[in-house]
Amino acid sequence: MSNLQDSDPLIIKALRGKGYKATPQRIAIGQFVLHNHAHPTAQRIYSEVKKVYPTVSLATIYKTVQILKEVGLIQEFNLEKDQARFDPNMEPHAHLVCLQCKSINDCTDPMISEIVDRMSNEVDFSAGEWNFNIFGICSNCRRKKSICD
Amino acid sequence: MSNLQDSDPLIIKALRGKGYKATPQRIAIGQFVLHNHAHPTAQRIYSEVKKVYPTVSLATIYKTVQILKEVGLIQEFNLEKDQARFDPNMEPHAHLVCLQCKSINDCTDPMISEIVDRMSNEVDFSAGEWNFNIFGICSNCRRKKSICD
DNA sequence: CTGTCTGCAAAGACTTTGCAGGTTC
DNA sequence: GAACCTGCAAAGTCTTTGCAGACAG
Repeated sequence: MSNLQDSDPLIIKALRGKGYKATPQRIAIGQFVLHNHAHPTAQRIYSEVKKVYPTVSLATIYKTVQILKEVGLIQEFNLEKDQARFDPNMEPHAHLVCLQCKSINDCTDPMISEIVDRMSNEVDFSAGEWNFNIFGICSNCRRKKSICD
Repeated sequence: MSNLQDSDPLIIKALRGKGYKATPQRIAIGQFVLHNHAHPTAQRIYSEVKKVYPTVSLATIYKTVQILKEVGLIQEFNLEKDQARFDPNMEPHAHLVCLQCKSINDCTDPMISEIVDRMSNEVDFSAGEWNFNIFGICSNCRRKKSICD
């Protein structure tokens, strides 16, 4: 991953644009999350960033992801009640969550916003953001399973 | 609500059907959640059941909602990361969440399962349950707001 | 009467907060 | 140099667990 630093200017610009300082820790955390589409938890970000920044603390991870949300670089969502997850994909999308391997894949379909609009109109609701999490078994896991049967 | 007790036989049957004892606390908790479509949190269930059962404990609420889920009477879902919510509506449905008054309304549309199927087919995913939470402003709140403007 | 359940208190998991020393701009 | 940030430790919130006395079947 020699191009990890490519996102530095973007992160620095986003931070400074809202008056936040571009510290090495924030950049490292931003880099990791922006390049990670596995929807990491705070713990996971901490473990990974620690490899580069051994002194980083979990408190800094939590403070930083809030800032990265605020400057519009990442989104937060919850699958389980006890753990927040972070997502660099800022486009509206659903999540396909494999109950077996725990993988989470993004999935988009223009129909989703159509349905949101239709349901909202029915009850005169002004819809904004939405979360759409679909639980099941991914193709990899089903393939493995059928071999074992 | 003179017909609250009407659901007793249903709750008792569901509990005993899976080998659970039908205690007064469980019936009271089941009654409250089955008749409450405001998607209460554990705390809310606790506060309400306490009015009828002053000695009930939060631990019993938590243990009981897990059992009610297991016997198929209620569902659990999460809007915010820090609080579970419980729902007696066992049909697949979306939630319209008002960011102003915090109300949560159920909403169904047959198209949703069509989209779930379509997205699943595209990536060979076996979809099961899903959560669809849509955030926005409900009609009541928008009406109030436009009066104030 | 036996196995299960309740309610208390303590523990557990994740997240937030307060603050002294260090860093950014 | 001033304001902000980091990392530690402590606190906070929701939820789970362990256990002695109580209850359902």
